[in-house]
Amino acid sequence: MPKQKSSAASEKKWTNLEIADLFLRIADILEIQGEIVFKVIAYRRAADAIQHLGRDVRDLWRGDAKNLREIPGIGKEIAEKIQELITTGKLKYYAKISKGIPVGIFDLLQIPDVGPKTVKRLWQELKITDVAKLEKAARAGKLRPLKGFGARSEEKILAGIETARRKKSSTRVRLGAAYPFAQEIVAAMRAACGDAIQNIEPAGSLRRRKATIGDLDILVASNAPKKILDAFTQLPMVRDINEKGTTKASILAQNGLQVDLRVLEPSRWGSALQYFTGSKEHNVELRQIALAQGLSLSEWGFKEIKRDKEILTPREEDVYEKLGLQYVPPELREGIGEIAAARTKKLPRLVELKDLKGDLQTHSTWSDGSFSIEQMAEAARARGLKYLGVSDHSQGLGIARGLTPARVREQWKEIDKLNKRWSDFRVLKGVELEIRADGTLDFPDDVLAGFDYVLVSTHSALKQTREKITARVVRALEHPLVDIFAHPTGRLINEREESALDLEEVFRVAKATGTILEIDGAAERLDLDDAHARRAKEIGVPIVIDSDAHSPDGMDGLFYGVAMARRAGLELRDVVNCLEWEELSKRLKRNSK
DNA sequence: GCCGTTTTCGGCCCGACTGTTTTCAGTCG
Repeated sequence: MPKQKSSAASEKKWTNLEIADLFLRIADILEIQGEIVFKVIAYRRAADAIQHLGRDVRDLWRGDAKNLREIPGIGKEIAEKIQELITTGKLKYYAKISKGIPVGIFDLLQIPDVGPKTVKRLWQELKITDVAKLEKAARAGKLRPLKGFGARSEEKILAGIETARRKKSSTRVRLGAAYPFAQEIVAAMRAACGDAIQNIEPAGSLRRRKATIGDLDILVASNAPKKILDAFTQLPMVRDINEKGTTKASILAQNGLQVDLRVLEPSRWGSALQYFTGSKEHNVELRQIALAQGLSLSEWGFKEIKRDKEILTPREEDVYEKLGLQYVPPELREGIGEIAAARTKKLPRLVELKDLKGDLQTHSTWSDGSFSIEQMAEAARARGLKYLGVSDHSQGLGIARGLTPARVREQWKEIDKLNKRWSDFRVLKGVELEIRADGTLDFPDDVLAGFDYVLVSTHSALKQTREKITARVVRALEHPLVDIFAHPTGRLINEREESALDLEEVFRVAKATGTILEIDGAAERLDLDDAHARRAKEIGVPIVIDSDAHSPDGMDGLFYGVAMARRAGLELRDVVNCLEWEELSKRLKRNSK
């Protein structure tokens, strides 16, 4: 949580994430104080916008608060507050409104079913200012005298406290884990309900393919809602039932994920799928457009407000069509300008998995992979790829059994031999070359020249300062035999933060030198992420989508990598491995003169 | 606090579920 630093640290450089956190905190305070909800929403919207900016807010600011107002959701007031944070490191407004608010109050808001109104009453009527006090009071039956509270409320709050504690210790689930789990639930529901299910699909942030998922939303079209909900709450993966009504139920799964399921009549499928896919921001914008046309839009469908007449939309496409919009692919529905683009029919034609012709980051038993080059190649062929780049680690990464130049030459012999086998498929000689801590490369130039392509990355000294790691990477990217920079930020989802690398500078250098940047689709990486990849496209940096597979199954990474690319608005022409190898090869820095 | 194919003022999305209620408030998504 954000903390205002003392004057000694007033030069503190606020990151986007920290600024966003501070605005969320402000929104919480305003909400507890009973400020009009729209002001609260404005701060949350601003926080969200800053968090998903994809570049340092300072780069946009450039010394003038007005520049910040280009960001949708940021107006005069908030722009000036951001400027104050950048220039002074502090925010007077926050100091003012947070005065006298016990810090424990914010933890109370994390408890399910405890919202701002409840928090305010607990605080003012019972002097409860933190979770420990609330737990004690609930156990002692001291909440029930409050108007609107009863014994059940106390139980619910105690259960909520437990849930909040569990949630705090766990984190959002990676797309790479949530996606297969959702498929598992869908299969189990189909098995249990058979023909009663007309349609079933995971919606929510999973359908939008966010890198991490908070909970699962599953949508079912059926005329037998009771049967569906009964089956759902009895699935083997259910640990607890949170709620169960006539159209929806919510469960906690054994793996800790919350799963919500909604049932609707098939005639309402389109509006329901649209609604439950979100995002909330996207939906709010759609409803505003509907209102302007005299229509009310909900998960149940459209309603003509004047005549109170329902208009149903069986297909999701119908919803957008009715509003005069181009169909917006789920991955773009984040309320960050896609609706304006859909109005003018200017949405990008997003890259698809089937557009990929090859994979340029994979590993074999030569370094830390678990399968032979032959096995990996056959797996790639089975997935319809035309080429597979084998990019085992270089010697500097000892832990991954990195290759010496001598072993590299042996590996080349094996690849040459394998390549005699196919006329429609090719194994490429690649390498994942260490950029050492001092910016030098792990192989001499004469070795680098022998590869079909060279991919560089950092695995050590990831905690270097921004200046140091940026200079180190830039030096590598300027090397004429370096073609691709892999998993640029080095983040591991839920495990390791991004390095301090100045991506804006890296994008600039990549564009200037013709170096390709990677979207690494490995479940734990997804690096570049969607926001960074979007920015890279804006600058004009070529992108490659790789799986970073260490096994045939690992090639699923291409699917997740494409997901990030689609969220970034990337098209076929932005992604170099949509090219046949002959074409791609000509574009490589080493081959272009 | 933000924003503008009705608006620089006056709007700002809509509905389900729960618990404690005899008609609704709070919370959530």
